[in-house]
Order: sequence, then structure tokens, then C-alpha cells
Amino acid sequence: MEDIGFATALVRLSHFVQHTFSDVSREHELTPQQAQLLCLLIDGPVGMSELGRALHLEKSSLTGLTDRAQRRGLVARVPDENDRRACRIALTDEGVRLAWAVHEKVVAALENLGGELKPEARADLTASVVRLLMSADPALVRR
Amino acid sequence: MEDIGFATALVRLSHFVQHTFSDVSREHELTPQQAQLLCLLIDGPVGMSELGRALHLEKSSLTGLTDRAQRRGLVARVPDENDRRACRIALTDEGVRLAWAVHEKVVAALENLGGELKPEARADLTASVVRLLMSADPALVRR
DNA sequence: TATTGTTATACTCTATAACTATA
DNA sequence: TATAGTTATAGAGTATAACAATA
Repeated sequence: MEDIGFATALVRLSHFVQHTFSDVSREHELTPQQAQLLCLLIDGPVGMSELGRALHLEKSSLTGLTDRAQRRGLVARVPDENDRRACRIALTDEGVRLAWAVHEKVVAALENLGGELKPEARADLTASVVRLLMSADPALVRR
Repeated sequence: MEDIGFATALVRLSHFVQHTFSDVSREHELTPQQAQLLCLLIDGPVGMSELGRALHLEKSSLTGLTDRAQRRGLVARVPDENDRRACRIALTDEGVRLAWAVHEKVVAALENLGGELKPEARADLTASVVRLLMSADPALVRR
């Protein structure tokens, strides 16, 4: 049988998910980075600092990413009312549309893949992943 | 409890693995893309076309990536003896050293994370992931 | 004709360092 | 002083289209 080890399995799975995400992004004429930004904003506006942490990006990189998304009409900078230095990034209507489109297609592709597993194995896998993520950083799960 | 769904769990796990890989790459002064290239070559030279498929890159993108890795002394282009159009990309000694260093650190980080699970749950997770990948594309597992 | 890989070009992505403005 | 974000700059990553050489 296939014996590729725990870590290798996670790495290969990660590549597969990345490729799925990239393909879906391109179908909607988005770069994977832009699509990821949009999906992070789906639950509401987020400040630059928090976005930087979530995306693992330097603040200047995020400025550029945001600039390009803004230029394409996907997001807007909203002034933070409590801190005049800060701003929050919000989706435009077009941004919301694309964010949902990408999100749904990615989820559909992965759920479809999950159909290969018995419901029980699928639930076990989800629970194990959640436990792993919780131990690495609870923030990965919460949100 | 946390109920983030199957697809979401896979996406979050993928982000975590990516970030782990990026961090390790940077510790060795490599971009994630270069590190991934090196790790793919660890079992021996590979042709550009096959590399392109594995990395999901257009051939011209791969030419550039290879050029930069070659300029840094990490890989070399070896002529293909059976096809004078083709070449195979091989690791240099320095490339081998870095490829193993990155590979081992990433595996260590992920195995360490896996310590959170009981051996049984860990084996189940690995088996489920392998089954998912096999159904998506057996080449993801074989190699 | 089809395939392998490169070149030319134009963007996008990313980090570092220096900066402005507010806290 | 510290934090939030931008600007300037340089390099890396990527795709499209056109190309050369070989199969």
C-alpha cells in the first residue's frame, strides 16, 4: 500500500488545496492572493494589521495587494472611527459577489472530494484537523 | 464545539502548512517557490514539462524559476540524452543540502504537530488523506 | 504537425527601509 | 515612544504570445 507518512500526506494535501484554489481564482479572473483577500473579508471589514497577520504578509505587501484590489473595484478602505491612523478593508458589491463565488466553488470541489470517504471517516478527519489547528493556534479555528 | 466543516478544515490546514513551509524556506534564505522546486528534485533530475505539471506552472514561468535557481547555484540543466530538445533539472551539491534541510524541518514541524493526536487517529488521518488524494489524482500519492 | 523549451513583455507579489500621522 | 499605514525601491513570481529547434 501507499505509505507516504503523516507529514508528507499533509504537504500533498496542501498542494492539492492550493491548486484547487488557484484554478477557481483564475476562472474568476482573480489572482489567488486577491481571492484569498476577498474570502477573508467575507464576514465583514478587517483592519490592515489583522489582515497582515492572517495572510502572513508584511504591511507594505498588503498595501500593494489592497491597492490593486481597490483599483479593480473589489474592496474599499473605510476609515476607522476609533483610530484616525487606521482603516478597515471592506468588500464592494462586486467584491462580495466574487468572494462568494470563489468560496462556494472551492467548498464544492473539496466537499465533492470528501464524498470519497465514509461519513464517519470524514467526520473523524475533520475533528483531527481541528485538533491539530487548535494546538498550533486556536485563532486558526475560531474566526 | 468548533464546527467549521470539512472543506473549511482542509483550507485552514492548507494555510497552516503553507505558512510553515514559507517560514522554513525563509530561514534558509529561499523563496517558497525555490524551496518547493528543490524538494521536488530530491529524488533525482526531472524534465521541465513534468516539473511544470507538478508545480502547476506555465513553462515560461518555470524557465524563469529555474534560471534564478541556477544563478544561485542550486540546480543545473542537464541535457536529455534521448531528446535533444529537452533538458532535465538536477540539484547541485548546495541544492541537495538545502533541499534536505528544508524537507527535514518541515517534516519535523508537522510531525511535531501530529503528536497532538493519538497514534490511531494520526494513522486514520493519514489514510483518509491518501484516499482523498488517490481519488483526485493517483499521481499525487505515487511519486 | 506536435512537442520542448526559451524570449519578450507586462503585470502581480513580496520584502526592506524610510517615512507620515496618530496614539 | 509605539503603532497604523504608506511610499520608494528592487527583486521574484507568473502568464500570454511569439519563437526556435527537434520529434
